[in-house]
Amino acid sequence: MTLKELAKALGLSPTTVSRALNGFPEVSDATRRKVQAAAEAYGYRPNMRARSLATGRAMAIGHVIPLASGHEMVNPVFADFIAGAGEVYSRSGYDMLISIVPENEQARAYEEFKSKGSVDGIIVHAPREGDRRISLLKSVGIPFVVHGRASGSDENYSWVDMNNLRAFQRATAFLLDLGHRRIALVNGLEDMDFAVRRRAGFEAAHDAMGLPHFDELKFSGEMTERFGHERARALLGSEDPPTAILTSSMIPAIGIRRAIGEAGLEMGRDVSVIIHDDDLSYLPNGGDDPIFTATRSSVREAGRRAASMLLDIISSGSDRPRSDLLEAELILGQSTGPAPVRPQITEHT
Amino acid sequence: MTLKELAKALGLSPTTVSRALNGFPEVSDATRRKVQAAAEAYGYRPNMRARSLATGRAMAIGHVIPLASGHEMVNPVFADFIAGAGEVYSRSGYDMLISIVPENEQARAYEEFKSKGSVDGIIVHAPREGDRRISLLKSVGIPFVVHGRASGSDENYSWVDMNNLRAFQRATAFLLDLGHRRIALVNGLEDMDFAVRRRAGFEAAHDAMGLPHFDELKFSGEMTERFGHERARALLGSEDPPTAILTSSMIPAIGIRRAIGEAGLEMGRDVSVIIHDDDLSYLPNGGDDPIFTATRSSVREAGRRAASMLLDIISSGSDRPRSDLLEAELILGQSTGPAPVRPQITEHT
DNA sequence: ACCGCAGCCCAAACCGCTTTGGATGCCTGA
DNA sequence: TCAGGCATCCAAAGCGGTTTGGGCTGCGGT
Repeated sequence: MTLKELAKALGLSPTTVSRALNGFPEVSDATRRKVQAAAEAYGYRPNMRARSLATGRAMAIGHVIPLASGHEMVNPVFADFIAGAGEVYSRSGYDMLISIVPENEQARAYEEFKSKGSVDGIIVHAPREGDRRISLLKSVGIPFVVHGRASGSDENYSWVDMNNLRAFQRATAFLLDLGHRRIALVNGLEDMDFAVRRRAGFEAAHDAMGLPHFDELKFSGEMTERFGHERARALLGSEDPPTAILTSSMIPAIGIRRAIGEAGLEMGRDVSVIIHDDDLSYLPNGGDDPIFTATRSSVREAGRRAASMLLDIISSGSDRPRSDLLEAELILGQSTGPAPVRPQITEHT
Repeated sequence: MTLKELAKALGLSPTTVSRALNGFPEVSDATRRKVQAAAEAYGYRPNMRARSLATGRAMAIGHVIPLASGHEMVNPVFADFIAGAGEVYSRSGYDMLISIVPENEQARAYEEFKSKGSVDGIIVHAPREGDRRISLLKSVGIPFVVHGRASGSDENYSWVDMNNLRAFQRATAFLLDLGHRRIALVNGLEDMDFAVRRRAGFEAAHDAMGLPHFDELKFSGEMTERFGHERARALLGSEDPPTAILTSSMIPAIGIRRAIGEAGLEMGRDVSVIIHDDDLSYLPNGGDDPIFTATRSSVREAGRRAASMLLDIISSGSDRPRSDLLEAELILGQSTGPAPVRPQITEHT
């Protein structure tokens, strides 16, 4: 059923039918009601392709999620972020276009989105330090919102981010207050912006208390279960093991917990662990009493925020950059406790 | 840059330019080369909306992923499945449209996809037993491929599935061969088709050996870490605990492992565990020596298969249903061992 | 010399919708 | 009574491509 057919069936012109359905004032109430009833009855729905061609608006948002070259991994946090964004889109009648493109083809992907006219805006995922995509997108001239920030780039652009620095600073300070002095950082890949900020927070907390931090306790890698396990195993088996571990996500934390168990230690007593918890739906951090002490910030909420910001930008037409900084809450779990009294501690304090 | 502009710049008609770029034979080689060079130089890319309107093909595939009503969860296996499908789409110039819609709005979503003309085909996720979506999609008349099957529906349709029954039958038989007689099943939600088949496999293996299976050891729920933990904790604390646990995914298995540790038991010695491993990129089941004994089948590969099957169906235009049944491999890990000798065992054999 | 046929190219219609620029009829006010 | 205004509706021109149905050359065959 096309608009033309509907119009013929009603004995009206396509113009009037279109206006009636789209709420224009130049049509009488009686006619409008008749048209709406007929549209409902015939199950008429406008063809989006034709509509977008005519209006120039695609009614779709593109998500370009990068495929780290080499290791072809899609981070599970995307699932939750996208779920959040999807909620917003569907409420506003937008579609969500996803393309998973290798790191080195990102530029082409954006230009294609623009020139093919398939989206009205773009969400940029996983920005790196000084990410070139941002200036690229600005030059392409398509509205976009970055999930995260790119420290190096001094251009101003719209973003939604979690306060990574502050979260990790608080978590670290909390551990230091508990008496921990050798704290390991099992971080995400440090060419990712969020990981850089987290590390900075980790170091800032030490600096604020005039305490040293140790390079040999800082690690960076893809945030898999295996990575957490390997690092923790190596750390706990080392000569001067840390008394606490701070890690970037639930997933490596699971590996860390496994390694702690294998070493015959108890988490929270022998080794304290703090994680950042993205509040993933399938990996909840316990319920009433959380397993891990954590800095928590829902990535799903971030998805919602980013999506509505983008839709706002598109509908307002303004290009004034906006930003939204989410604060993580520090929640207490069973994985932290006072630093165990061990000879090493005196050596290092 | 539109086709018309390009044509003007070249001193040719839009017709010729279009044909040159789309490889039609009615254009001389010299002209074609000239056109291609110019298109390249100007960075011309056809507007997809206009092209789809003219050709009637959207060059996009829709993925409708259901949001279980109540608990708003997006299963992390989608991330990997979609990554696999995305690979195939991008190789063929297709876009991927994702909409996350609540269970009760699925019907509307499909009809919209069809009438709005935004996709050429649909991938159906997470079919339930006797899923009504299948007959609905057939009546809507849009090509689709189901990831999984819907036992109840006797219509024939195209699907890609893992042999859930066989996988769980083998895993169960393996445990029975090791002497386990009280085996718990921590299954996914049993209104999901895959979970039904897995349970059937579990029971079939018992039946084949003439052994009883126990209803009080069978559980069904959303496959979260928490679910695995709760169930395992209850089971291990019960009067007559199982000596082995078979579970549906890596994620509850993590909770199960946690519960085993908390109970002061050792996995593989006191309690054996077998999981189904979807080979998620961020949750690898160990490397050279797997943590869990598992039935493994890559969900990413399933995504690739489903996508290419759908593209095939679309391009061939045939509506002969196809199917692809993937077999899981049984891989040996550290989580299984012979049934511990306990008084209970003699009571039950 | 003339016809027929490739080979190459173009004008115009069309896809299904929106939107501009009237047209029509009726009502109001001078 | 008639111009002006308002409320409704419509024809037609796009949007940016594809595709149909020719038109014009130049060549080989008779």
